Amino acid sequence: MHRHEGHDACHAGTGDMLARAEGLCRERGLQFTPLRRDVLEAVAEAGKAQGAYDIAERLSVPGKRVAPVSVYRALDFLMEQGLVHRIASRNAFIPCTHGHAPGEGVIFLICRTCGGVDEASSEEVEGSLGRTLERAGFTPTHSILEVEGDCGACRDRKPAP
Amino acid sequence: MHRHEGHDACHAGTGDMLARAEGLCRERGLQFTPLRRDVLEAVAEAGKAQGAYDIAERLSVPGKRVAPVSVYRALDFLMEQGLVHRIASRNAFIPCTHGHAPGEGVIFLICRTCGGVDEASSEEVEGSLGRTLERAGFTPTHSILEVEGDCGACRDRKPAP
DNA sequence: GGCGGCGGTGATACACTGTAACAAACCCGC
DNA sequence: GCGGGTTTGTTACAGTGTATCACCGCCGCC
Repeated sequence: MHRHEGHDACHAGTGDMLARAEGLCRERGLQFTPLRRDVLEAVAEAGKAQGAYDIAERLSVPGKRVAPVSVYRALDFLMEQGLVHRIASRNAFIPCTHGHAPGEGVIFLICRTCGGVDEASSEEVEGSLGRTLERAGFTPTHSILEVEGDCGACRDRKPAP
Repeated sequence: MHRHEGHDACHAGTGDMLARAEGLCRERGLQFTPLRRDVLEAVAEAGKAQGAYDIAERLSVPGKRVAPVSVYRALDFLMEQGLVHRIASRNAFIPCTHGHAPGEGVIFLICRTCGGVDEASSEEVEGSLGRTLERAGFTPTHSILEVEGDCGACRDRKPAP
C-alpha cells in the first residue's frame, strides 16, 4: 500500500520526512546526526516494514559497514522522538507518516500481500477501549493495536482469486 | 494479577484447563500427548507470560532435557487449538483462560508490575475497530490488541508511590 | 507377520533479534 | 586546550525462532 503512484497525499515524501525530523530535533535541542538521518531515510524509502538487520545491510557499502547495534540505537532515538514506529508482530520498523497528537493511540494496518503498513487512529476505538479497560479495573500506560489483512490497493488488484 | 488467593472464579484452575484440553483434542481427533500436556501445564502454572526457553528449562530435569524446539512445536499446536495465546509485545505465551467465541477478538491486559496477563473482550471495541477499518478500506484477517499498565490488584497494593 | 506411511519427538545447526560493555571519536562550553 | 557529555564503533553475548534430518511408535494394509 502507498506504493501505487498518484496517491501520496496521505503521507509526506521521504524528503519532507527528513526535513521535518531535522526541524523537530533542532526544536528539541537534539542531534540529527548522519547515522540517524540515514536510518530514517532507509526506513522511509523501503515502502514496507524493515528489520533492523535489513536496515544495517541497506546502509552498508563495501568499504563501510554499519553494525546492527548502531541501527538499534538510532531506531531507539527515532522512536523516542516519534519519528518511527515499531511493529511488534513483525519485529520491524516503519516511518511515522501520521503526525500524532500526544498520547493518541495508533492502529497499524499491515497488508499481508504487499507488506505495507498504514497508520490509522480513531477516537471511537480509543474511547471504547478506555471504557473496557476501566470496567476491567486496569490502568493503561501503553497499548499496541496491529491489524493484519489486505489493503484496498491489493484487494482491488486481484479481485476474485 | 490472578495470583491473589480468594479470587479465582475468573479463571479455571490448571486441572480444569488440562481436562478441557484433553476433551477438546479428543473431540477433534487430535493427540494430547505428554509433551503437549506438560507444556500447557507449565504455561498454566506460571502465573505470568512464559518465554519458550523458560518453559523448556522448567520442563527439563537432570536426566531429561526438553529442547526449546520441542516446546515451540507444542506451543504451535496449542495455539492452533486456541489453548494458549502468544503475547507479541513480550515474545511470551499464556494459557487461554477465557473460552472465546470463534473469530472473536481478544484484548490482553499486561500488568507491568506483577507480569500477569488478563484477557478481556469487548463487542464495543470490536465494532468500532471494524468500522474504522472499513472506513480505511482495509479487510482484516487477524488483529492483536495488547495493553500494558497496572492491574487493579497491583494498584491497590501500592496506592501512593 | 511384514511393510509402509504418518505424525510426533529428539537432536543439531543455524538465522534472526536485541542488549551489555568498553573504547574511541566528536562536540561544546569554558 | 581541557573536561564532560553524547554519539559511534566494536566485540561479545543472550534471547527468539526455524530448518533439517533421523528415529520412534502407531495404525492400516497387504
